Amino acid sequence: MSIEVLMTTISNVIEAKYTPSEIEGKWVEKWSKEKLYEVTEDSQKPKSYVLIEFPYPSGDRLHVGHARSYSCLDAVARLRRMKGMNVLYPMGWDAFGLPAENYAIKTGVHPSVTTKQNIDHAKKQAMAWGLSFDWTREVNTTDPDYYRWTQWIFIKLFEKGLAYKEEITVNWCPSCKTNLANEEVVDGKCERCGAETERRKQAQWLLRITAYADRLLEDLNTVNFREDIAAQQINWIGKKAGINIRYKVQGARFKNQEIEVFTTRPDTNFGATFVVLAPEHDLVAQVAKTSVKVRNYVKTALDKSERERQMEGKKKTGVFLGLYAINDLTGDQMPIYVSDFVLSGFGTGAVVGVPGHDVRDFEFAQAMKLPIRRVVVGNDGDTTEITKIEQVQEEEGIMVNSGFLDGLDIHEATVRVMDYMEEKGLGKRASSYHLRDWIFSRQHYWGEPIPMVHCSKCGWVPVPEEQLPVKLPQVEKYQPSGTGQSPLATISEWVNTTCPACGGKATRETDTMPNWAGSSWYFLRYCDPLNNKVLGDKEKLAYWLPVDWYNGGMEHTTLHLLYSRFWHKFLYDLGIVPTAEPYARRTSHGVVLGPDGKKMSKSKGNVINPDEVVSKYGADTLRMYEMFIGPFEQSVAWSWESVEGVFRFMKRVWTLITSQETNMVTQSSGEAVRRLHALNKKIENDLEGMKFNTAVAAMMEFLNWWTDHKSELGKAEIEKFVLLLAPMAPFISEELYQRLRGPSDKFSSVHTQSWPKYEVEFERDQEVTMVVQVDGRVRAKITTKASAERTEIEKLALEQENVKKYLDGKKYRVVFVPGKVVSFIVE
RNA sequence: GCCCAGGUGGCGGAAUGGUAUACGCGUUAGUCUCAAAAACUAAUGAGCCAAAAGCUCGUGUGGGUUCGACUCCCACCCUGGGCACCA
Repeated sequence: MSIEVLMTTISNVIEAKYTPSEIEGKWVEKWSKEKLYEVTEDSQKPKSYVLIEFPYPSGDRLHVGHARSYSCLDAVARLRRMKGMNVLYPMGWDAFGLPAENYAIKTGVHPSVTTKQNIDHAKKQAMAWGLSFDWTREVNTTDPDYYRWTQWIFIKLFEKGLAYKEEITVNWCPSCKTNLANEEVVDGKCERCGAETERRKQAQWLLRITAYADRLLEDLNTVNFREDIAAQQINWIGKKAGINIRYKVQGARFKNQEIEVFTTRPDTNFGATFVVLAPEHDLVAQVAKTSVKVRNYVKTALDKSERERQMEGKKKTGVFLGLYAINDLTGDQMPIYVSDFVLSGFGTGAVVGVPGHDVRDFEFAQAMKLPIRRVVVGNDGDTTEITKIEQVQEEEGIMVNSGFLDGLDIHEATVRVMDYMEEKGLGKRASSYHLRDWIFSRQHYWGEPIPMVHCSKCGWVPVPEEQLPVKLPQVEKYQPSGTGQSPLATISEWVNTTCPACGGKATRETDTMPNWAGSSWYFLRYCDPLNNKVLGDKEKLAYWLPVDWYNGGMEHTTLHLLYSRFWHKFLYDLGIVPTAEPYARRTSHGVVLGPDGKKMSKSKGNVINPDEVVSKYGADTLRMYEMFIGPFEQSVAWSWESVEGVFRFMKRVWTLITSQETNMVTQSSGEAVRRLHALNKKIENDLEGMKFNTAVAAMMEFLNWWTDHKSELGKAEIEKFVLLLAPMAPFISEELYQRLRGPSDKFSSVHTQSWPKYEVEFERDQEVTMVVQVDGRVRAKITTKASAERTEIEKLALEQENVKKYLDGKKYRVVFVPGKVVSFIVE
């Protein structure tokens, strides 16, 4: 033992100093032994399902960002438990993923080994932080007993026609050697490794999430998501209402064909002068057979990576196909082009060009020297020929040169022309979506095997339910082959199997599922984690669902959140889950930035290790600091000085409550009772309202008052103060509570006590400071009872010197706001 | 370009129509100490003033509504996040 440690130990004994390391560990063990946070269905109690996003157990351990959201929601879970609710606050591991696989590629250590080590460590961290998880419900997505059901859901999707395999152009990451979902490509680069993605044609499994687009959109109205989360989902689904218009094609070999275009602006159709098709369009392929020019253009366009397309900017290129489409409104022949600015995945992959009223069409018309017609006059009143891009009238205006639409506002005209087209059979109202089907195949080892078998006679056949799970086999090399096949393809004894349908020779699917699979339904498994008959018992699911409060990162808004809503709705349709939506309320936390205000990263050297905070200041300080750091939904920079501030608070609480002087007080003053009452209400409202920072501030404020009025708080009120502290700082409050209670045979934790109730009558007796204003300026302050009469208060206000001075015999009128202000307005 | 969030002391922030700057940090002074640290006490938006009292100004900018605006309305500027050749 060093001298320093010895000195500290001695002084602790003498002064009974606050030493978190001496109290926290012992309570973790005690709570676990007492099964304090274990929960079962109880129809007598109102349930509350509080959920945080389960982490990926990485080698970097849980970081201060995890600590922030887990601590805050833990305070909510603890508060609700004390309020008598049956609270489910579970934890698990989203453990399939690249880091473990990459580590395996480098070292040959099986990912399950690394994963287990990481989970063990992270679990120790979570326990040390005093998080009240029910560990008997822990789930792990890489556990075959878990992914058996992930595979089972996939088979159900397949059976309902919502999973299908198709040759598509995919985003290929040459570094990760796998394809990526559209959502995983950011700025033409791989979201994970940053390598530029390439385009490849490959057969892939897709999930038909687009079949649920409308419901995913509409049901947002039935849940309480933070507004920007809902807005982002709406944007991502990107529903646009319009019309599909059919045009007859004119040209030697294509006489009987038609082209269908999607547009949201059929009102401008009298101004249409050309049609443009995406390079992937069928008609383009037909023309390409005989036209070298078209063939070359299509080839170049399809070879371009996402990145190259962006580099080229918005410069318009294209080739005339030598064909025309007939505009039924005008009888005009419109030349048909192919151009890569038209996307095959949106609408019908074909657009009608109205260069006067769409900037992209204008640019294309200029590049191809096509005619430009004005059919709308905007608010600027400009009726001249459109020759400059600034003149393109898109947003509003009145129809001109448009036959029966002339004189109508564009919005009325849109409805009128759609009715007309539908009546004449020229088109049909339709919607188009930004949302695409979910590319579900990955060529990695460390993921759930897709439980499908391919038979040359029967096609794709699902593995029979009783043979699930299809376990991940051992491989020699974890490295993806690079040919577009996962490492599983090299194990011929695993790949070669028999067809479950006909018994003939067949091969297994060797692709695995993406990361998002296991996390799309984990919250269901928490309700019944050990069930080996079904994914979850119906009654248990009915008891716990929906999740009452789900908190997670903003980065999961368009991926995980949408995917899991989709799976949940699918399971709802199968009658497996009781609710159409999984999450009743969704919030998200801000990122904890480094002390320099930048995102934490190893390369910047600004990473804060939560374990270091715990060993230096204790878990209670870590928790309360992370609550106090700033508004929960906002990103905030780490500040060691503020950690010190919170630690000072903990020390002051400790010293005050353990001191002899404080414990001599037998009777609380009225003011103390009233203040504590107000605090009680504030903590409850702030925690439920996600205002963790002001909840901590209120505790501090009360402590400041108490420090100045040490003789005013008796034992009952001190105990109440400790109860109010318990959800936020579980360790110190347990320790102090037990000390206040004194020795007892039967252990009764502070965390199983009832939350104090606040009563309205306290508010009536409350003293309030009212402001006296003259002409809107504060001239005096008076203190009265909240229940005082208006006339009495006004009289008091008029007696104030500084008020008299300004009124001075003048005529005035009075505005009176009870409890707040008396305002004199000189006439 | 479109959608969302935000702009308040030296710093993190509080206040959603009624005392702007709660709470924390920092700074200054003091107590304790041989000294320092810790702890405790006090002060701390700016200006006028020796000081106090008092007055004036002050929440990104410019207008408006109101007895009264950080808060509501209109226009604009800036920062962060999301989407983006989506017809």
